[in-house]
Amino acid sequence: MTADGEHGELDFWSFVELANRRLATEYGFRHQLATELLLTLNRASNIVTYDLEASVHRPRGRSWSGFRLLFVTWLAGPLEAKKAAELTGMSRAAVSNLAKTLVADGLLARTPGEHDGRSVLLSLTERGTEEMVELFREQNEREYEWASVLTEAEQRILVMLLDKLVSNRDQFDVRGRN
Amino acid sequence: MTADGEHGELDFWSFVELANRRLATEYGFRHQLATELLLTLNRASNIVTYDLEASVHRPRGRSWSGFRLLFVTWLAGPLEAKKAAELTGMSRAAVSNLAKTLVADGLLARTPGEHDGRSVLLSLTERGTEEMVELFREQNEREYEWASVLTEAEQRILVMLLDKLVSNRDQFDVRGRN
DNA sequence: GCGAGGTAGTAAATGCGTGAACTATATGGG
DNA sequence: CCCATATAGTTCACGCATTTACTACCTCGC
Repeated sequence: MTADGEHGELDFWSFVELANRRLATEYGFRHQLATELLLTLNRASNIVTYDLEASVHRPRGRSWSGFRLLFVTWLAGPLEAKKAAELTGMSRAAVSNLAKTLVADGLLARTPGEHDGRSVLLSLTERGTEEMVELFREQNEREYEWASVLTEAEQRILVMLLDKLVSNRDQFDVRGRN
Repeated sequence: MTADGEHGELDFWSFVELANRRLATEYGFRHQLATELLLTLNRASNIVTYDLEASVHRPRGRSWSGFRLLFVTWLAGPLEAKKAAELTGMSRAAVSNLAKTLVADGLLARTPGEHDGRSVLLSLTERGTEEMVELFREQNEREYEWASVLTEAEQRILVMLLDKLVSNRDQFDVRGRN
């Protein structure tokens, strides 16, 4: 506590500390570590994502989601819109909308599915591929800058823990997108 | 590779594997682990956040951001809109918009700042506090379910690594929100 | 004190993602 | 074969967050 009668200079970590204390002592909540974990997870993801979008994608006229769709389409070859939605974690509607603009931009091609008259296959155009290579080069450099704060071992542990956090989720009923 | 000539059943992890392989062998990119890390981070955050929003906040008519603003205001007491934006990681405009609707809903109070005629202090109304206690009780249970997939030690390591990932970021120029 | 420059907050315009409703196609039991 | 049901994709209305521009206020140096 500091001179101004409030909490002094409150940054993220002192807030977490304050929250833990008040939640435990004033309200009797017991799962502070869980709160802290999810708060930190959310924050880290937002910070990194925002930086990547602002520093590499926006300047080139792409959105984060646009990039993600192009990325999976680039590497997982022609795929159904449904599959693209699953891999990117977006809704089918989002893929549909994004695809529309990316097709208009000449980066994406939309062809009817072979075995299913309802489905649509997404693939990159030649220009799309070229642009992705370029775009990813930049993104990858920046990703590397971010990741390099951690040692390689730490990075692997982090990936492992994040994976464990979400992959055991069939143990309870998790809400996902359509 | 499987019978259908494509990649068979492609889930997130087989996609990551495929991506790593193609990025390395076909395109010569070198920082696969960084890509994998940020992909996983983003995905984990989205899955958990979506679940919390869908299972506890939406049913009660609150948004994820609304909850976050109420949460910091609840625990960090009356605070300036600016500070709330920093702690929640939103833009000042977002806080301003959210506050407007939360004030209308009778959960939040807006009072002029004491020492600075420009600033606005946000605080919870009595009803806001009651609702937060209730809301957080639910959220905390669910957070606990998520976190419990990991041991306590794993949770602490995860928090530590996530923190390390973002707190050394002054080493390069990171783009943040206004 | 006064004017330049900076900061807090809000407003307006824009863009994007979601759920819900809808179309078209597929599938399977009677 | 046909109808009920399910699924892929799109469209629409809405909510929400962002950027940009603006107002009001503060502060510092001359």
